[in-house]
Amino acid sequence: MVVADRLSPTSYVVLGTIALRGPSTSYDLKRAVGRSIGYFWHFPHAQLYSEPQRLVELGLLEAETEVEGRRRRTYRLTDEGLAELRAWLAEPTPEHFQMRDIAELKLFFNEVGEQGDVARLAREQVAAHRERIAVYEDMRTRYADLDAVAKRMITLRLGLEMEHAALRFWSALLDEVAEEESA
Amino acid sequence: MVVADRLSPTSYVVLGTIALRGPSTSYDLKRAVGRSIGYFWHFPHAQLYSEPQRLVELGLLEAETEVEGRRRRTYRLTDEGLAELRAWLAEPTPEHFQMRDIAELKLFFNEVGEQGDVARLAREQVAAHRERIAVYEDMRTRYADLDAVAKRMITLRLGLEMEHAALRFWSALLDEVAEEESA
DNA sequence: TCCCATACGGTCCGAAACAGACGGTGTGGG
DNA sequence: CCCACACCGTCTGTTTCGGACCGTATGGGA
Repeated sequence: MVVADRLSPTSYVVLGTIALRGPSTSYDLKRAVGRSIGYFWHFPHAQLYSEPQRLVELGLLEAETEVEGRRRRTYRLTDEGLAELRAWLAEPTPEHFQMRDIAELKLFFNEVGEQGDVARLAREQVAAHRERIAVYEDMRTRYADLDAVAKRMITLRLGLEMEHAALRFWSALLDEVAEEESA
Repeated sequence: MVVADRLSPTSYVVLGTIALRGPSTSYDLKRAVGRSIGYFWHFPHAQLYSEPQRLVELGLLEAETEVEGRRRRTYRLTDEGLAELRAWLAEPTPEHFQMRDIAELKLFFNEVGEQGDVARLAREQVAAHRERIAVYEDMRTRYADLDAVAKRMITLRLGLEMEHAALRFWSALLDEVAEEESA
């Protein structure tokens, strides 16, 4: 799917939010975002106006212009849009510095996806965080007795704490989901 | 200090790294960043070339151009640069969605700062995370029995886990630092 | 010896993203 | 009737981003 690489996280926020809420105007999106994922995912409201337009051009949304009163555009998901969103949810999450964020985003929109998506995501995340923890632990032992960098180690500790917390979360989630599936 | 608002996190990464390593070329920065804070703070290497130049213009760095061989520029901190960096470390960390990142950054460079900086930072962070946790808990109880959003709650759980982890870290750090100070 | 692969060191540029100022349009109340 | 204010949206100049691209050394294999 070629459109996919013209899409950014913001695109999926828009698609996902419309998928959850149904047809929406930009302002609706603005408020919805502010009250929900806006808590952990930031972007300037201006993009909530330009992004849907782009998505219309890509055929993932369709716009309907109100004639009476203020001319507001209402966007609704096309079949292609829904397909794209679901494909994204089903697709492996590229490991990356922003990994946590992307994964959170996918998790947030999970209900739009398919059965196994959450489990897959969780498995990936468990693996990724384990790996990261290994890297950090390695750094820690390697520099353990270098006084010069001792002070910097503290950041590492924070990193480890966070990684462990994430790992705990995804592991627990995986367990829950696995149980459900086998039930 | 008027220069301060021409500075971005990236600027402080540059200043801080040079403060820690001593005079450095852009390439040095590139590698140093890659091996240390690059693990949790991303940016494209191109900025490690343009940013120091900007900082020279602002008087926070001075450049020395090697004549023989390849013409590489070595940057060193000026007194103003060090002052600026220390001021930043001492300054309250604006609460923000990116708060965690900024705080991590300050923590990483803490050894350049003054005595009380870490404690102050930790106190701020403890307060900020507590507040955030309160907000999340509030959301949770408020939406607790709305089936419609039940699936979305899962993200909230992740958020809470992470917040708690951060809170634990900063609290522990605060204790340690406080002990040291009173000793 | 010469050539090629690879690491080093750096520049450049088009495309997004960003912050946030700005500007209309309803609407309720004094 | 008019003013204040919340609503809704646009626009713009600056940064940032990713990543393609380009020379220069180096060293090791043919």
